[in-house]
Amino acid sequence: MAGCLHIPGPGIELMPAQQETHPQDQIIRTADLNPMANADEKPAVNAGKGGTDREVAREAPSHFIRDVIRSDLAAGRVDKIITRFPPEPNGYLHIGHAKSICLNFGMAEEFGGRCNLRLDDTNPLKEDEEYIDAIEEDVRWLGFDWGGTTLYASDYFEQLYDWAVHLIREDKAYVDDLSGDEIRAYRGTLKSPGRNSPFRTRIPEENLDLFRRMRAGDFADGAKVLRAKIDMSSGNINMRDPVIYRILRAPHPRTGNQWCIYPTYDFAHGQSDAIEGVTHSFCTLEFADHRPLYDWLIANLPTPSAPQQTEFARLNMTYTVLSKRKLNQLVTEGHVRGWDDPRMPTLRGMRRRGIPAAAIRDFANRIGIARADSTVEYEYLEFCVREQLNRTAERRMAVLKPLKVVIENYPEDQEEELEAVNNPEDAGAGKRLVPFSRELYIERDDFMEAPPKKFFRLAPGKEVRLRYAYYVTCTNVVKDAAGEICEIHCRYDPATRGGNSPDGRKVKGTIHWVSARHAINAEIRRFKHLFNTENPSAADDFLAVLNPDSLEVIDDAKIEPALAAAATGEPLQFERLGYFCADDDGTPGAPVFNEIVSLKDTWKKIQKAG
RNA sequence: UGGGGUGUAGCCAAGCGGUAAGGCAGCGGUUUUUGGUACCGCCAUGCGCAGGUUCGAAUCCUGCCACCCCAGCCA
Repeated sequence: MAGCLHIPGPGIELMPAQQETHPQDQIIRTADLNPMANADEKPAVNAGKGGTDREVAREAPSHFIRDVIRSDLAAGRVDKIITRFPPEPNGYLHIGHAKSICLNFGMAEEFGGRCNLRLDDTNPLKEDEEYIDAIEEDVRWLGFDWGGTTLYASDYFEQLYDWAVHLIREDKAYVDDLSGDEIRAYRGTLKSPGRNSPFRTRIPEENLDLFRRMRAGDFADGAKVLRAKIDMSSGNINMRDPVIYRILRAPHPRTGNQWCIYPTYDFAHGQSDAIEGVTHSFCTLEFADHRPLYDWLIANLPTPSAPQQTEFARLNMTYTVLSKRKLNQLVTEGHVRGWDDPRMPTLRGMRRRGIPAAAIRDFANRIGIARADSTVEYEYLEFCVREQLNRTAERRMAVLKPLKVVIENYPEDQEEELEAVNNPEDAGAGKRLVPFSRELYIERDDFMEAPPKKFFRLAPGKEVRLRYAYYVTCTNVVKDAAGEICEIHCRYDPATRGGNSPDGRKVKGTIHWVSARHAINAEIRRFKHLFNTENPSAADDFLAVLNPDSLEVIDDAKIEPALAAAATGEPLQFERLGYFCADDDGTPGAPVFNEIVSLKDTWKKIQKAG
């Protein structure tokens, strides 16, 4: 029985240490099992990474998982590590998953091992094909490569069934006729032990027959389950005869109607790890209580290897939620525009927002791995995004809240093109020409009629530099009937072309601008936190704490002509404002830009303080 | 005395008996044609609390306290 595996393929040797610690009558060589194994093995991790994602080499922060791997390698318990990222295809990946993905793929890469992408598809009621493609796409986008073959727990259903039979034969599993409610009642409570099911003493022959008939479809959904026979009085509830198979008549995304019984997570996960030769099975803290069961199953089954489970704390972030249920609710109830809404903490949302994968990887590395519950400030992610984008994003000029400026002494019919640096952090990014003319737009915030002491932008009688262009001095302010400033007049100094004055006179402020005649009108979407409290999950109703102003749409922004060529998703810095990228919602004539993250704004801070 | 886990600065996090790394945030300054970037400096006599062991304790021992997870035929 133990040898009837159906997955062919040459591959790696079973580690000696694993053979020792895992005696069994018939050893199945990993070589016969591992569908990922190739004769010419090469590390598949990260093969797709690179391109424009420049990453700063940083000394790897020490963390306990790295220590575990190092010591296993040093002691010869393993000679090559294999990890896996095992999502259930029942939702879209988010920044919390990114932490796990970066850990699993990152460790494999760092130690010359391999990381599998395996979908834990053991519950057809909750899973859907649409998620499978999305998960693959998101992992790939994050920059990781699992060698092209996606693995599925459902690939192992036949083997898992055989192992269940093995347990029954050994009198370590039994078919239970108790109802769900009864099972719960018999399980006891957190503080009191459970009682044995009246069906616990069924003999193996009867269990075997019943289990075969469960598979054959002789019983209704829920009528019977298969349970591991462990200890109903254990302090660990997972060990109180856990259900390992249930009857479920639901079409499975991959196996269709082939099965009407499905293994539970506990019966599938560790064994799937073992089949794949996974050496280190990393999961989040809430599974720590399952580890004794994980180990019990590996110890009582003739698995080809004995993986080790290690838990770490999951990611929490301020001002957002990371639970599938809540995220799903935001989408289905229309609080956001979809799974890829730029405000969502999903990988698709972040991608659409323009956040580079490299920034997310950097973030995952910086926050570290530990066992203490923690909540990372959203600002930390923003720092990583700015850090990445400052080095890579080309600069452009755009005016979000336009104020018309007329340069009185600049001829009406004249225009010229001025040279602008694309990225001061990257000489290789080159230069571009920006059109200049008599009428411009500047940012409303860059003009004040009665400026405070430290305001060094434009004000009556004050001189500033128009970036890459000229020094201008404000001569007049034009107001409408309501007293609103609608236009300001300036005089420019022709000698300061390019932004330097031959007489060496200095100017304190430099502001950005767009030529009115050449400007393109654009829609700009700016984002704030989705929630207005740090910990929305702590609220009685997380929806009550939604930030109604998380999306701000500006429909009359003025952008420089070069921006017409911006590719969707390409991050650009709008000078002095922040990083933005074109959204697919835009059309050639009517571009739409998403704000990725603002630039740090010291002036705003000074204003607040003053 | 259910079981499992965790407490180091506002946040994340090293530290593993030899006298508290680093990053984020914050504060002060230098440079600057982005109030951006870069650079410099400051920021825990203190490691949940109380005892104990030791020449020496965040690290070892004892006892408390606080927080998180577990009673799905979810993962």
